[in-house]
Amino acid sequence: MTPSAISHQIKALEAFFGLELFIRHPRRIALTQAGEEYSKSIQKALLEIDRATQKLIATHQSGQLHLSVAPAFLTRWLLPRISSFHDAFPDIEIEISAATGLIDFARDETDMAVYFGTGDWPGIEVHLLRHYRQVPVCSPKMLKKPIDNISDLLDYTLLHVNKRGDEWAKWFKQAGVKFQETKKGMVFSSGSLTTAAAINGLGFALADIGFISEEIASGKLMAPLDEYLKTDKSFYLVYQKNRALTYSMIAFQRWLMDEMSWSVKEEKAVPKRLEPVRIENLYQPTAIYRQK
Amino acid sequence: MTPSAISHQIKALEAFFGLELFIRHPRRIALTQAGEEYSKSIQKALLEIDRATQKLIATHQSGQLHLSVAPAFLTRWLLPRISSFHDAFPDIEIEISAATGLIDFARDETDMAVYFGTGDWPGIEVHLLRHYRQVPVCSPKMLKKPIDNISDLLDYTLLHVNKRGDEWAKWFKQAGVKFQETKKGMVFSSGSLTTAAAINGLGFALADIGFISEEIASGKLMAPLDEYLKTDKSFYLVYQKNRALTYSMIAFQRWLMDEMSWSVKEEKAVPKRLEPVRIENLYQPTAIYRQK
DNA sequence: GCTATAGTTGATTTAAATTCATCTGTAGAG
DNA sequence: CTCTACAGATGAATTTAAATCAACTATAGC
Repeated sequence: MTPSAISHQIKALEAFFGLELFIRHPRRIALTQAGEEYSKSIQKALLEIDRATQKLIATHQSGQLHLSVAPAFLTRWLLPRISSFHDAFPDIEIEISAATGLIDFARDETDMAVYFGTGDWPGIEVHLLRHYRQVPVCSPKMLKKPIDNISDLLDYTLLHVNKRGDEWAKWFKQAGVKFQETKKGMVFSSGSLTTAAAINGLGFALADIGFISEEIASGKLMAPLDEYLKTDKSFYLVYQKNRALTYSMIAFQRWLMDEMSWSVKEEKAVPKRLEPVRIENLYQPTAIYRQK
Repeated sequence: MTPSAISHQIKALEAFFGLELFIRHPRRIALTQAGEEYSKSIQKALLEIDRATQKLIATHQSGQLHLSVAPAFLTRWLLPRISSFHDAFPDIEIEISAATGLIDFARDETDMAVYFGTGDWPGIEVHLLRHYRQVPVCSPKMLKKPIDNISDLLDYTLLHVNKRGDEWAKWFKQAGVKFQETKKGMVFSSGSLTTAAAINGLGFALADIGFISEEIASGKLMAPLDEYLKTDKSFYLVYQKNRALTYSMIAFQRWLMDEMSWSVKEEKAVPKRLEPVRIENLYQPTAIYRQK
């Protein structure tokens, strides 16, 4: 809402009435007598509409929250942290379902969803949570000697995800190292399986840095290199456009965004130190949901 | 405002609140409890806005009416009839100016204008008054013998308007008669001069049928042929878009439209009978301005 | 006499509202 | 019991309104 928009609207209103609602002084404007009176009546009426709207929103606030979350995000990020939200808002009843497809918010009960993709979904409200960035991880037990430079990786088995066969090639290309797979790689059907394989010392997997903080903290995995694959996909919080947000939705959005900002800071420290800071120690609820 | 538009708006509002405002029955809809309550509050507020708006419009109703009218329309059509308007609305103070150019309604005092042209003026409210249609006219004294068919015209001098040299050619083309001017024509600088020349027996002029009813009634002119030149230009009543019409503007518009419809009916009878009916005898004020 | 800023303006872009064409289901007629 | 006509819904396309952008004006305060 720019000053220009307001100026245009005032001008149109004055043209409609054929009279001046404002007196133009060089660097300020003041209401005319007519404008003053009209403003008072209109404000009263708008307040009435606002009250009725607020009331209607408030009366059907159920304290329920229906979420639909991308599976990987749900199991690796949200579930480990959701108790923090539940502690902050014990009166909000959460119902979470895992889903990969798009939600038809007009028909579905779902209030909010976490999507994974490029963010180009028309007709819905989209908020970026975090980029999906991959880093090579392995079991510390597997390393024969420290990884000093990127080409050292080629001495190990690389774990691939079926249908995402070019991820390693992209990663090497971005790292500026010629990729010529020497050892025969292994292929799995999902990202969670390659990660599991890496934990079991089968080789290097590409894992999203935010999804393995626990394994790194417990020493099951390590990320010896500080080189991310910047994918064009990300995780997004989405919900129906132009809908009145319930108290529960506002609370969840704020909590999620806040939690995410800490989570992202934490990730940035991971690759070098290999020791993620426990979330519990860092989390500070904002004023918005501290109150409850 | 189609039912479709309302359906879309209701749907959007329900999506905004996340609840149903209407119960859908097969062939009718009814408000829900929530919808009923909301509707009541909103209607009250809208009524408040409407009252304030009506009041603001009413309080600056001056009873003045500033008109800007195309010169030919003003002198040949409006002025002979304006007393009828003044009689019907004696408390409306009229100020008329003749002007050919476009009005900047945002800055000008002019409330309404009569434009002559093709009707493609963006950003203003445009109402067609009547098409500009030309018919050949001459002085009854000049005719040597009755005009039976179109080609008989070529025996007479044709009176042209400077800068509109192709009017006669267009007229003959539309009439389906090959146009080969035999006598040398005469050229004048405006339509009113060619009409004056025709009255004085100099030849045939092309005149708008609505502008010569008085001359035809008094026998100064006659229109022996029933063939109009359908031009792409017309007279339009125009005013600023999206402006609140004052009482005076509504009164004038209704009077003008009504007067015009009688005037047009009358014209259609002219070419054959050559005796226009007096306007005064036909005019019936509509309920809208009969009251005052 | 500068400089920064409130407000304006016209062109352009963006978003919202409306219409169009089509469909669905049933109430009421025959 | 079927058939027709109509209220309402729907998705795509169109039209209209609103917001932004970029550029400008005039002056208040330094």
